[in-house]
Amino acid sequence: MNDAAILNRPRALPRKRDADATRAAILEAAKTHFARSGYDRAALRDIAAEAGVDVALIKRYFGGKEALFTEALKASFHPDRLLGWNRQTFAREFATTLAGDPYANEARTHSFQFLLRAATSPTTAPLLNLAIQERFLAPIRDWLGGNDAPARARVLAAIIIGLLVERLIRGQALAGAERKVFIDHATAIFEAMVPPAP
Amino acid sequence: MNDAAILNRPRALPRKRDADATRAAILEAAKTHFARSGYDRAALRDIAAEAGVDVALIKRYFGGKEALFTEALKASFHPDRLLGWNRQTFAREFATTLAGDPYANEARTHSFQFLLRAATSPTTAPLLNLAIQERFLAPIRDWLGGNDAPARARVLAAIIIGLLVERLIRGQALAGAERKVFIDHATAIFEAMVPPAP
DNA sequence: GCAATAAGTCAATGGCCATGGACTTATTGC
DNA sequence: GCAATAAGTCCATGGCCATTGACTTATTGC
Repeated sequence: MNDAAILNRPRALPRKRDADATRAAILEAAKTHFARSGYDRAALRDIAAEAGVDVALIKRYFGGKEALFTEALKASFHPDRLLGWNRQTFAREFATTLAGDPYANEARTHSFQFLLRAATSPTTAPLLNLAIQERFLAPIRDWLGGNDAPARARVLAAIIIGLLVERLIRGQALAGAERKVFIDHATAIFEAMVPPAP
Repeated sequence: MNDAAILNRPRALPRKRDADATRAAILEAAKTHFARSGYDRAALRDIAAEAGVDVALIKRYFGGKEALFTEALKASFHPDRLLGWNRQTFAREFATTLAGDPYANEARTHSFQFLLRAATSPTTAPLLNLAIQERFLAPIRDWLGGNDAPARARVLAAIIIGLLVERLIRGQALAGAERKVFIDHATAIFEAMVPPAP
């Protein structure tokens, strides 16, 4: 599907035997695939192929598909990332990313997409609704700070989710004037939700 | 899975032969299943079983899984609801609704879940893209009016979707101060997106 | 009542995929 | 260098599912 990603993969010869490295490679490929395709449509074969290893190694290192998913989920969601947002530049940067291609591999939105897919997959949803509250809403709340942070975090989180979904539905980057207006509006809303001073 | 639904189904004996009725029964079952399980995990066998018919009839009446999905999507998406919005009161009214109980209106929640699942499945996203453009984005765009309506409609639609998702994840009505702040912020955002004069 | 047609059934097919175990090859300790 | 062990490969199996076409049964027009 994504040929470039596969071709660009650093596959130097038969590869040194290194358990940790291959495990990490599998995990990385899994993160990408699960985020892009969701649990059901992500095939272990493809994940293994992209990692440059045999499928059987997934079983060896992770046990099975579900276990791999769980692990990838944990690995792909670092609350730290949320905390790193720069109050000054965050609004426009994020708005610009959201106007772009949903399948561009941008680390920050990637993990959100992962969560979003997981949250709306019936297999994993029940577990995840709680996880979202804890790992998504809570960090945003802390990051925002202030008295009415809980409610503001809800609204901000909702807006982020909504824009992610819109981008997913859209399927491609915006362009021209539409892109500009979109970014301006989204930026304005983010700025309104995030007070500049901590 | 949902035994009650299957048992309660009005399956009166071998059933009279009635093309329209069975077609409708299949469509109804499809709506339920796609909403509950998403495109990938919904099995035509199960849908047929719940409708009390043979799987082959799905092919006869709809052509295939994707066509059935598209049809079910159209059937569970009524755009009329959008057009009645009052420019003056819309913002606060809608914000208040969004602060409330997601399950207050069973039918709407159900059809929204359908849409959401469709949006986040890579298979159906392209199909949904078209439907959304025509039935959701276009009406909002017309309703908004103005030069930059297309882009503004995107942002507004995204925010609405996001707030609906948030409500779904939240699972219950907000209360007290949190409710108040939530409504105020959401209202402000809506008002900023919707110019008061036509 | 009888053919014609539409409605509904059945069983087979083939694709896709996760899983699992038997097998081979490299590395590492000695 | 040589065994022992870990890393990696190959292939078979079985489950699940959409799709299909040939078959059977009810209805309807005459």
